[in-house]
Amino acid sequence: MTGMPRKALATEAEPSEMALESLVGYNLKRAYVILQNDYRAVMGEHGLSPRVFSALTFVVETPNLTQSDLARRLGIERSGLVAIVDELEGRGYLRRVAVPQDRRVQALSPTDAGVQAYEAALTLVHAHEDRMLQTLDAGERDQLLHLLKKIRETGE
Amino acid sequence: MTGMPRKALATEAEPSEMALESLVGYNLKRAYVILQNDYRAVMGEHGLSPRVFSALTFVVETPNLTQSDLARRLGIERSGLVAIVDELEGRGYLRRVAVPQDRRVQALSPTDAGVQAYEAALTLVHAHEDRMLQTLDAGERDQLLHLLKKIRETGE
DNA sequence: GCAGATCGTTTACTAGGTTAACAATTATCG
DNA sequence: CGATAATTGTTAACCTAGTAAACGATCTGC
Repeated sequence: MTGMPRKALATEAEPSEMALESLVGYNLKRAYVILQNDYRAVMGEHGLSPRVFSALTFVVETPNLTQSDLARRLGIERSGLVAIVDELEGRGYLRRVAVPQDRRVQALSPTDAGVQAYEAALTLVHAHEDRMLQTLDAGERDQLLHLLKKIRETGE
Repeated sequence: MTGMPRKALATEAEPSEMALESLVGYNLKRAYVILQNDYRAVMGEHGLSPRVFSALTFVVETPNLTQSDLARRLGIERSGLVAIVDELEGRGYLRRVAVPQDRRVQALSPTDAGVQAYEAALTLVHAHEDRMLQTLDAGERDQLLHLLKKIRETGE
């Protein structure tokens, strides 16, 4: 027998020498999971999920948005958006409004309750982000935002 | 007829004034989706998925890793790891090796084929990352990695 | 030697998408 | 004009990637 402790079957390698640790994709995913988990904790059991909050933001900030528009802006399929809009409509945060000029389309119009819910949620989201990014100073936060946008521009 | 194109029901707001665009979480998710899609395109139809590649990396780089160890390092549940290890074993990239000192445990040992597959995959991943991050110089890339790790440290 | 923890596993479930098809409607162009 | 193509919202079936709870087997600490 060696002098190795029984418990430690795996020799713990320095994180710095792990190939994964120098990959942006791996770190991006880990950071994304952390943020998402905290987001859900902050928004609570019956809070808006990330995608529903994003959709509500577009609806509130973009007058006369249609579902196809919204799906394109969110980067998802029209079919996938239906459940999201259903939820927002079910909560009374928006209405599907018939558009006489194009009867295929239903414009998405936020209700007063929707605008209120959006503003309340945004406050929570800001608090959540401030907490998750507390170890970053203002410059680092701007830089992070800038670098993520650069990746988005490359791929969208 | 007005001068407005009929198609544009939604007035396109400047992205800079959208509340979402200044949220790290939103940009992180969008960037994550872009990277993941390109990753899958690069690795091909029957290539290793991100999580399987991550698992294989740990198995190759960490001798005598157990499944519980691996799950902890990947930040997922033991139950979720089973399918990943099944796939790697099915591909012949690792073996579940009985450990006499603890018969609950099966150590994960990479095969020669597993090491080869890991190295081939890593080359593809590096090419993928270089392409996705082509608009970032070396300093920006390091900075991005550094900032993502800071978020990880806050939340892990 | 017994109570409690840990290991790998199965099962059932959830979130968040995708693709393919559909009827209704609108746009294009010979 | 009229035929053909494109677009819209929707449903249905499916996929990926995870979680939570329970299980028998095994190990650890007192």
